[in-house]
Amino acid sequence: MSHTFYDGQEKLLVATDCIIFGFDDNTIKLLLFERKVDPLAGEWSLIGSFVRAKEDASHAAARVLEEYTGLQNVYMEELGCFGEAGRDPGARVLSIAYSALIRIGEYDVDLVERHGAKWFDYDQIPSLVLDHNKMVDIAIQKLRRKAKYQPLGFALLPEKFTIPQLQILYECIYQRPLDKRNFRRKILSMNILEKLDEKDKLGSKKGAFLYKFDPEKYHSLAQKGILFEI
Amino acid sequence: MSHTFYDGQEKLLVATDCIIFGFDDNTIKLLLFERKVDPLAGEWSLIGSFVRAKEDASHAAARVLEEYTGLQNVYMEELGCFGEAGRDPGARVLSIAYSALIRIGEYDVDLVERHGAKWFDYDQIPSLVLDHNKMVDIAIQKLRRKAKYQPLGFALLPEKFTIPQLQILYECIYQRPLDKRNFRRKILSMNILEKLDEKDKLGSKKGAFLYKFDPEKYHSLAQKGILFEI
DNA sequence: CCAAAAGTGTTATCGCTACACCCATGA
DNA sequence: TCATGGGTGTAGCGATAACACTTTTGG
Repeated sequence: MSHTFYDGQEKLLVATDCIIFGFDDNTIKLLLFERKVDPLAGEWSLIGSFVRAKEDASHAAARVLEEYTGLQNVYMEELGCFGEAGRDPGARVLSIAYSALIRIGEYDVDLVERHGAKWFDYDQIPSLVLDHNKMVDIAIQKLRRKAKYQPLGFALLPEKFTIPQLQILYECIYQRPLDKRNFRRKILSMNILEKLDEKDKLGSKKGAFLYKFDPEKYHSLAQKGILFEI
Repeated sequence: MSHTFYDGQEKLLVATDCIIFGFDDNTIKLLLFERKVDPLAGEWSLIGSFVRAKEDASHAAARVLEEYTGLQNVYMEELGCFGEAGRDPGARVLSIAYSALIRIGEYDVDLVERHGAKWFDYDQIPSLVLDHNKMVDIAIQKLRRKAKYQPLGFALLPEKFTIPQLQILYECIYQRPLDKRNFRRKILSMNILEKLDEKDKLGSKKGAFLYKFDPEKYHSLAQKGILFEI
């Protein structure tokens, strides 16, 4: 292919930015980083990375997530393209935003600290560089919307969790209290949880049964398209 | 800014591809084009364009849509990023896919023909270049899902339309028959249609009343977040 | 006058919501 | 023994789904 219509076309810097959600202390949190490079060094920012010429875009997002948190195989989802010509005053950079759900407690604390990161409550996000606040807003909206139709949120909890913990998570996402009887009935009726014999005694004296998420049943359900309004 | 961390990063070709939906003859159709350039010249393809250095990504999509159909201000929506390194054998091209809903009958027929375009029933899409079939599949899935929660589909009908026409459109999208009494009740209860005094007598002897879509009421509803299962 | 599509109400069922009390246990 | 959170059932209501006949009119 000596010369093709590709020749002479303008190329762009392409980045990924990653909105990292976690759940701890009964609140949803976002992991933000202090930007190290000029312009805007020292300000809060999402983590991002340029997409390399021989790298899938999604790989760039996963690569930087691992670099900053030590985590692999994280649940990530594309949020969309931020492609305005003037969005980055430093250069023309098109960015693909991804959102990731991680289990707080599984990431590499040292590594994260070394990168100048901090968890923020998701209703107390500081001012971020570029259009990152817009990305975060869209990610939160999407999380809320999606939670209605898919039992995500499992990606935010530890492997074993109790029904009350799961309920608190959903209450955070929806920002409203849920009835515990209805919640329990609804979740259990989906048949995607496996009840364990252990109890978690940290949350109460009586102790609550631990459950784990049955990936097989979940996937078969997810493919049929779930209706999951809580 | 003499040198920044942007310097020395690899740049990519970035394209947009556009899935164009139309509704005619009681079926949903897609507008496809014969690819003019090598590699793969002569095969069916979506229309696309490279994003220029000083151009918003969404603008590139709108620009090429206008160039090929003559239409401006079309309802377009981002579908997602297709960013695998090997997706285009000719070069490393990252593509942002957009889907557009247009009113068949409003586009510039000559212009479209000159570009070697043809409408295809959406369940009879031919083999397309690169990963365009995958883009089309995702676009169709998304159209179905979205139609449940937002009264789009209005963008596919002429300005004035009848309830039975609207119902046929939804039957196409869902691929199943709907009860006309329930459909009419549901649609009218949303209060986003304005009944006109005219009738459309083409579809039947009796004639069906024409309606038009009340943009004001629609937008106020759309912002609250609609629940629109039919 | 008849074929063909438009238009119209009612009933049964299902799913969601709201709601209050007992249980188990550690301190 | 008591304070704390875990766990359970039911009744009312609203939304959905199923269903058949009358109306209009061009040919």
